[in-house]
Amino acid sequence: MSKIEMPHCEFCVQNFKSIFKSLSDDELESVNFEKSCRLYKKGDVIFHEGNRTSGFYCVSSGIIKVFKTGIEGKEQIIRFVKKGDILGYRSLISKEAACSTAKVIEETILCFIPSETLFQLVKSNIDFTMELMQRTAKELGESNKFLIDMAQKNVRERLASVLIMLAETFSLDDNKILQITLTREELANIVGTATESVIRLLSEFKHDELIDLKGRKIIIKNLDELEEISTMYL
Amino acid sequence: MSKIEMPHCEFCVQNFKSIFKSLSDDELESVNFEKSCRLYKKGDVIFHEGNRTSGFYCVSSGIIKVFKTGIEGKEQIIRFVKKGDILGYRSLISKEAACSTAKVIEETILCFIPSETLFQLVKSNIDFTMELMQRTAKELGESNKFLIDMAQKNVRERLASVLIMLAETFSLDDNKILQITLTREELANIVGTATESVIRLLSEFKHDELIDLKGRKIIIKNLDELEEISTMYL
DNA sequence: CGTGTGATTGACGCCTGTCAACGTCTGTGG
DNA sequence: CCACAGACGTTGACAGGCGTCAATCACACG
Repeated sequence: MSKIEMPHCEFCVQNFKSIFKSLSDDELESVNFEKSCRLYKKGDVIFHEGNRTSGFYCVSSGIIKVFKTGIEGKEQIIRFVKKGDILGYRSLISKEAACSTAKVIEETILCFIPSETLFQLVKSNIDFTMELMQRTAKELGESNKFLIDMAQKNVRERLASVLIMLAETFSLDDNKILQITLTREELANIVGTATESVIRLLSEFKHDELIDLKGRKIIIKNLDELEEISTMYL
Repeated sequence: MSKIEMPHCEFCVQNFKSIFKSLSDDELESVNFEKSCRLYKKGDVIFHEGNRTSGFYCVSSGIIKVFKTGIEGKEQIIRFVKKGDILGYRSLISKEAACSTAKVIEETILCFIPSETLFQLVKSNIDFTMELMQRTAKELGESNKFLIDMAQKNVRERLASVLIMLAETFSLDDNKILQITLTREELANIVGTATESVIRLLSEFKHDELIDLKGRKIIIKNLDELEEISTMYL
C-alpha cells in the first residue's frame, strides 16, 4: 500500500467537477473523512469480475480500463475511466457482483468511498442522487451505442470509431499525439477483433495519411476522414 | 387514441410488483391520477430515436421491442419490454434525447407518467429512487454482457444465447412453445446478423433436435444443449 | 386470383480470424 | 558489457464464416 498525499475532495470538486460537486461543505468534509486513498501502479487490478464490493472509487488522476473476460480469456474493454469519473458504482447500486474487472493503464490515484457513505448521501442529498442517476443513464446510453457499432460495423469502421472516441476522451496534444498509450492487443480488445487485424488496419490508415505511428504513439492526422470511415454507411 | 379501461396502479403493484411498489397509498393515488393510459396495437411506435420525451411509460401488458436504427436502416434490437417493466426513463434521467425507438410487438397497454411526477417521487421517496437506480444499473449490466457476446461469439453461439434469453424472458408454455412470436428478420436484428443466416442456423438447430419450428412458433426441445452451444468456449 | 410480405435455399466471394515465422525492443542477470 | 529471455509488433498464407444477391416458395389478405 503506497503512501501518498491524499487529495482533498474539495480539490476534485473545484478542478473537475467530481460527483461530489453538489455536496454541502459539511457533507463534503464528511466524505473526505470517510474515504481512503491510494496510488495504483500500471497493471494493478482494482477489482475483479465477480467480486462483491463494499464501496466505489472516485478517480483523482490516471487511466483505468474496465473489461470483461470472455472466450478463452480474451478481454473485451467496455470503457475507460479517468480523472473525475467514478468506478465500481454500478454493482453497488444493483447489489450484484462486479460484472467487470478494472485494471490500471496509467498510474492512478483513487479514493475509495464506502457504500454506507454513498447510500447516506443518496438519502440526504437529492442533487447528488440525480447526478449519480444521470451518470448511470448516460453510461447506459453509451453502452447501447457501442452495441450497435459492434453488431453492424465492420472492423475497419469500428477501429475508426475507436480512434475518434479515444481522441475525444483523452484528447490530442499540440502535435496531435493521442494522449493515451495502448498496446495493439488492447486496441484489438476495444474494437473486438484480432491483434493482427488492428495492426493491418493501422498500417492502412497510416498509408492513407489518416494517422501516423511512432511505436505506441498514435498521431491523428485527419480526424474528419476517420469520422467519415466510421459512419460510412450510416 | 383507443379508449380502454385504465388499469389502476394498485393493480400493477399487486400483480407484478411494478416500479411503484414502494409508494405510499397517497403517492400511488397521485400517480394514478396524473398518468394517462392507452392501448397500442402491433406495429405502433411509442417513441422515436431522437425524440425528446416528457415522461416515461409503465407497461401494464403486451410486448415492446426497443431498437436503434443503424447502417442502411437496419434495426438492432437492444431489449424487450413487457408487463411490469418501464420504458423511456433513461433519456428522461440523462436529460438526453431518446437513443432508441420503441415499437409494439404484441398489443400493449401503457401508462404514461409525466416527468414532473417522476422527479417529484425521486425527491420524496427514497425507496422509489433506489428501485429506479437499481433498474438502470441492472440494465447497464445486461447491456455490457450483451456487448461482449457481440464482440466475441460467432453467430451460431449468439443465436443460441438469444433463444435462451427469450425463453427466460417470455417463458415456454406446456408444449415448450416460446411465448413470443418474432419474424426471422427480428430474430436477426437481435442476434446482429443477416436474416438468411438466422434461417440457416434455425434449420440446423432443428435438424439437431434442439428446437422445432411451426411457422413462427419456436419449440425449445433441448435448452441444456443450447446453453452448451452458447457458452462453447467460455 | 393477384399482390405483397416473409421464409427458404443456393451460389459466390470477401472479410477477418488463425497460425506460423520473424523482427524489434527492453530489461535482467551473468 | 553482452547475451538472452520475454513481451510485443509485423507480415504472409490460408481457410472458413457469414454477408449479399437472386430465385423460388409459402401464405395471408383484399
